[in-house]
Formats: sequence, structure tokens, C-alpha cells
Amino acid sequence: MLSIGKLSAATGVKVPTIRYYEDIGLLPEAERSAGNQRLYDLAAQERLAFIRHARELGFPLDSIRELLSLSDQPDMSCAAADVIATRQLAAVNDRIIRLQALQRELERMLAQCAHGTISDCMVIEVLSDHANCLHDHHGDRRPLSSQS
Amino acid sequence: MLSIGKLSAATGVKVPTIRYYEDIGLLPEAERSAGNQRLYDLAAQERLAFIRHARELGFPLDSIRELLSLSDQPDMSCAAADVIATRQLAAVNDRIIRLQALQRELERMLAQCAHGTISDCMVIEVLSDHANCLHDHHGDRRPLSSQS
DNA sequence: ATAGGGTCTCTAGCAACTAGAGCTTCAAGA
DNA sequence: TCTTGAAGCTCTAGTTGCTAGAGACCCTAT
Ligand SMILES: [Zn+2]
Ligand SMILES: [Zn+2]
Ligand SMILES: [Zn+2]
Ligand SMILES: [Zn+2]
Repeated sequence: MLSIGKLSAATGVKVPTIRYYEDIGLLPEAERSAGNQRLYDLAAQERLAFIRHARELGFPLDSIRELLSLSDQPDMSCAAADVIATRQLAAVNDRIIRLQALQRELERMLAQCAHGTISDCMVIEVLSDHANCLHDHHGDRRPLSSQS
Repeated sequence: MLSIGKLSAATGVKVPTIRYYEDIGLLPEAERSAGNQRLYDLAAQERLAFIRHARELGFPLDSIRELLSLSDQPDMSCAAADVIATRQLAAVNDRIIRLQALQRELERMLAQCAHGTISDCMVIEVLSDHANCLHDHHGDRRPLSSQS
């Protein structure tokens, strides 16, 4: 039986995140010690590892919820699981296409900058008017979500 | 002078979003009519178009804030603007690299599925254990942010 | 004059956490 | 055995970039 800290170290999932997953019902309520601290067995550890890995592959928590409940039913057809993964792959592909359009636009913008003053900077210029763009990146209003 | 609805139609930015931008200080407080309704002039429209376009190119609002204040100082060197755009490009590139790793992993996972039962589905199998993966996609825990 | 739209403010919700306050429990050293 | 400091507990609020709703007000047209 692991404490939440050990489980965190074992799986690479932060302690508050584990509690959050319990809150939203992704993990079952943990057993408690005499002093009310959470205790985890191997099954819980495996479940959390599954969640972590699926998150790394970009699955949203709702999909993970479905995948977990499927994995509890070993005799069912895996068609439903494949649908979820296919949907995820489509989302990834879609995102890549859009990002590549942005990438090209940003590169072009930067290549054209003459490093003078703001008043003739192509970066500012392009941003002011989409007519300066080659691609139709309309509808791309999703977060890039920052760093690593 | 445009009402907020006309401005919305003219720029493609939704009405509540315009109010939100004003709230967070990205747009200056709008003039008001006798009946307390917002009125916008051409300058406001251009500023909003700038914001919209930068958002389409994935710039976070904080970067847009910086870019806007730069664009108000036409005589300054554009170096700062270029830094922001370069940073943005780096973020896009980084994101693409990560997504391509996920893409390959998802494709491999799906290709290996024999379409039998859950108990021998490679989708579930791979998710259970990163050892089944070829790539190091650790640290990829960003949202994919869904549809378009 | 009244009906319908558009607009106003304010609050709450989305995803998926993260950070903090203020408290209790546990494990190890003296 | 006592003590101290780390780790755990609950609860709340903040993050990003919006979106949706409630309930009231304004504005134009018939
Ligand atoms: Zn420049
Ligand atoms: Zn453009
Ligand atoms: Zn399968
Ligand atoms: Zn993996």
C-alpha cells in the first residue's frame, strides 16, 4: 500500500492531480489509513499509469473515462476503443495541419521583416491585415498552450 | 460609429468576446451612447481586427497586448516585435514536433489492433504501458483543444 | 403603443489542472 | 518518549480565453 506521495513518485502524476482525478471520479475513492490518509494498491497504480499515458497521448479526460470503463470489460469487442483512438488521431492530424499553416505564415512574416522601425515592420503589418497572408487560417482560434 | 453588434459583424469577433477584451484592458473602454450602449470608431475596429488576426495566428493575449503597445510606437525599433513573433514560431514548431510524435504513436497503435476483444486490443494494451511505445512523448501533457 | 430585437451587467461554467491557507498525521532522530 | 519537519488533509481560488445564461434596459418600426 502506497501513500499518495509514493504513488505520485511511482507514476509521475503530481499529488494534487491525483486528488483531482479522484474528485472527478476518474479514480475510485482511495482507501484510508487510520489517520485518514489515502492508501493505494497495485490496481490503483496501474489505473493511474493508464491515465497518465493516455494524457501524454493527448486523450481528453472524457475519452480516458470511456477507455477505462472499456478496459474493465475484457470480453467486449474493442470497436469502441478503436473509435476513440481514431477520433483522437483525427484531432491530432487536424491540429498538425492547422499549426503548419501558422508556422508557414509566421516564418514568412519574420523573413520579410527588415529590422527597421515598427512603422515598417512586416510583423506588425501582417498582423494588421490578413490580406497579407497566403493561407486561410480562419477558424484557427485554439490555444497553443505554451511551453513544454 | 458602430454598435457592438455591427462591430462584431464587421470583424467576426463575437459580442461577448469584445466585451471581454474591454474587461481585460485589451480594448480601451468604449464610448457610450445616451442610453449607455457602446459605440466604436474606425480605430477601435482596426485594433480589434489586429487582435483577431493575431489570435488566429495563435498568439496568446499577453503577447497581443505587447504587440499592440508596440504598434502604438511607430518610431521604435521593431526588434521587440520580432522577438515576440519568433517566440511564437518556436512555440508552434515545438507543438508540431510533439503532435507528430503522438500521431505516429496513435497510428501504430491502431494499425496493430486486430479488432477482437478488449482483452487483446492493442489500443488498450499500449495505453497501459509506455514500454509499448517507440517514442518518448513524456512531458506532453498539453491539451489538444478539440475540434475547430 | 407595443413588440421584437439588441444591449446592458453580473454570475457561472468549460478543461485540466495549480497554488495557497490552515490544519492534522506520520516517521525519524535525540 | 518527545519533538520536529515533511507529508497529508480539506477547501477555496486562480489559470486561459472565452461562452452561456438571467433579468433588466434601450431602440426602432409598425
Ligand atoms: Zn520587424
Ligand atoms: Zn492571416
Ligand atoms: Zn482494438
Ligand atoms: Zn508511450
